[in-house]
Amino acid sequence: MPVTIYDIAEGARVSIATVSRVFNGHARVSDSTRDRVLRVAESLGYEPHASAQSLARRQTGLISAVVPMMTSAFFMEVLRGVQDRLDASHHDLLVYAARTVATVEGQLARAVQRGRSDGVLLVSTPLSDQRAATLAASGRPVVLVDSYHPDFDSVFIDNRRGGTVAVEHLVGRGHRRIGLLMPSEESAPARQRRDGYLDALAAAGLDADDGLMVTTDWDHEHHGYTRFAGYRAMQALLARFEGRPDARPTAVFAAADVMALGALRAAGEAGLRAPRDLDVVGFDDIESSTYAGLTTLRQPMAEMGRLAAEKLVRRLETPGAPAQHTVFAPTLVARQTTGSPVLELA
Amino acid sequence: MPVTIYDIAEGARVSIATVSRVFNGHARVSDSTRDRVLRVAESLGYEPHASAQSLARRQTGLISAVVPMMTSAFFMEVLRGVQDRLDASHHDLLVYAARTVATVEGQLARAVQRGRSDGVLLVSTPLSDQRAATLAASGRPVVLVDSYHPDFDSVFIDNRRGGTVAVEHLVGRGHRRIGLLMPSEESAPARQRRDGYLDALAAAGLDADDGLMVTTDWDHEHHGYTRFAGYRAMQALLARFEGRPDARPTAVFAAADVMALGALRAAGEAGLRAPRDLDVVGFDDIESSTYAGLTTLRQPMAEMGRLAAEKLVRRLETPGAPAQHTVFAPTLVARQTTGSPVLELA
DNA sequence: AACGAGGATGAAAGCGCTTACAGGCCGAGC
DNA sequence: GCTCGGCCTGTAAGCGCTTTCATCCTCGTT
Repeated sequence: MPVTIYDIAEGARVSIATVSRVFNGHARVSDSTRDRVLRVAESLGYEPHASAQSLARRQTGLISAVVPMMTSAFFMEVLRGVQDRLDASHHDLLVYAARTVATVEGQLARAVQRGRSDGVLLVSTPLSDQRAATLAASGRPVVLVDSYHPDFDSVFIDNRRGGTVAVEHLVGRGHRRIGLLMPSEESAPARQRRDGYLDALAAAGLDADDGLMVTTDWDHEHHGYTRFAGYRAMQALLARFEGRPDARPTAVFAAADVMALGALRAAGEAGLRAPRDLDVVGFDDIESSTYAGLTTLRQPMAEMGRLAAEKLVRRLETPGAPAQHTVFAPTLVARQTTGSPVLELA
Repeated sequence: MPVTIYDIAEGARVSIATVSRVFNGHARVSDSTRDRVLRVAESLGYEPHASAQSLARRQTGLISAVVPMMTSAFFMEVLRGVQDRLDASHHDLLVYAARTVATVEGQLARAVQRGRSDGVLLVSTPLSDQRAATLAASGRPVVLVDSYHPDFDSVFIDNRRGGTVAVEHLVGRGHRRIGLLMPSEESAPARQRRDGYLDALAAAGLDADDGLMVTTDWDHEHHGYTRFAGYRAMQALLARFEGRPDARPTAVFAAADVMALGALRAAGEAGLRAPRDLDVVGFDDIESSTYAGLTTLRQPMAEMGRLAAEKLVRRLETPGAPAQHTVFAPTLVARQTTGSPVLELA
């Protein structure tokens, strides 16, 4: 029923090798045979069998992308960039989206299975040294996005710098008591953003105050990168100052937009509106932030995805090249939550 | 270097057939040999070769999802549902995201290639009879999401009903002049939503007025499903009533949330705020709508994805079953743009 | 003690394609 | 006229795994 190269070979009175040659370009085939083969293939509706080609060629034409949770706008943007680049080089995209950070390991394992894909993009997932060793040993090309390991190509953002810029912006608006909303302590980017926050405080001659920082206890399975976690974190922060509103932070830096969005909600319920009663700055610049009027630090997500795919494709062609790292600088996008009246149309 | 079943066979002093049996469960193998094989495999770090398995088993364990543009929040939600379901049955997801509606054909062609995947989910893409015939002939299982064709399983929403509910809501709020913002005429769901709009007008004893309806001229490559298209459509609508504000529509139904969001922007620039000067209702309930306070008709996107994947998986097991169609009812979510003060935390 | 039933295992034939390697053929060079 | 060098094309050996079919044992029966 399905037509194979044998059928074509028979129809065109040539060997299967010749048919294969015709379809693979390389190798010289006389014009007459080529035409004949093509004609027969056309009339039979031939289409090569992907699995068979993968097996024989020892490459699949597939790239897998491993991301923690499909839910996140951040990952979607990254994947969009990846797609863009992959389309250009005739690679198809296999998406391994975990439900929680804990299940990423499992997805990664599937993604790197022999014969599954030619390379993998690992997004927002720190690589333990042990896992790194396993990966390196497997020899499969890997590019890290939004995380870093010396042995693998990577594309990430200067989180620390971003934290600093966020706080500088707030300090510039006159704030002295600036709160910090952190997702899980386990998130390296979040820790770096906090470091940036601390840097800026120090530079401004302000004391770091533990009473102004809260790390969420919620949604640990997503490392706290959820609206609800932000909502709860903000509630917790506000609760600390019940009865003494004068000591309350006048601004808050949330280490992720989703958290900031939840925080805005919590603040709203407590009767606090940004920027009237409180300034808020997030991090990422996901699409919803535009509508929420959230000031934030923009990560060029799609661009990062595109570059990561680019690096991966290059590495497929040139294995063994030393690892290269690219770091992007986040840019401040001032919106209503820090007093900017700007409306945009993304 | 890579370890194959031959290596294990040799190490465990059995034939490759036995090794294969051990890994595939079925077929009886004595406990002692099984242990031996497993032990050797373990120590050698064996992992089956996906392409080889695909070729021999004549199935890939992959499902492809074809969607027009990765950009859209709608598709991402659908995919999330798909992922959820697929994880459960050990299938991996191949994503074919087109850049524009015009390139969907090409992506579909790749998705259905022999040996590429076991089945395909085609999202928001109407099937021409010719394409339908080709697909049917290929015998590859297909499930349609957000579109309909009698010959294939499908999951979609009652767009017409949604349009009606939207307008009923507006009529209920006292509106008599209700505008309509349409993406491309080529979008079947959009046309159905318009039909619903017309139904409701008629039921309310209101005349349908072409002067109140505008179909966007922009972003045709995305069938008008963009913020910018909504922005322009709204501008065009408002322009028609320049100089005679009393004749202006007091409410607008945009056939897609993205359009509604752009429309809100255009209205804002014209000094019109919802719901003060104008009510707005969208369709879809994408995430940003929550933040924009947009009243809309919610589609259970993830649920639709999940069900579609479910149908596809079932069909893999039971080919030849007659096509089944499932239609969901959209639900009205009243928010600020039609006067509801509700704040939510998704 | 002979026989049959089953269970465990191996041999081998694919799955559909790629790719050395080896001819075969033909014109050019001497 | 003969040889040599190229160009085409065919032969055949995989790629790594699954799966029938046949074979060989081991017991339980009678």
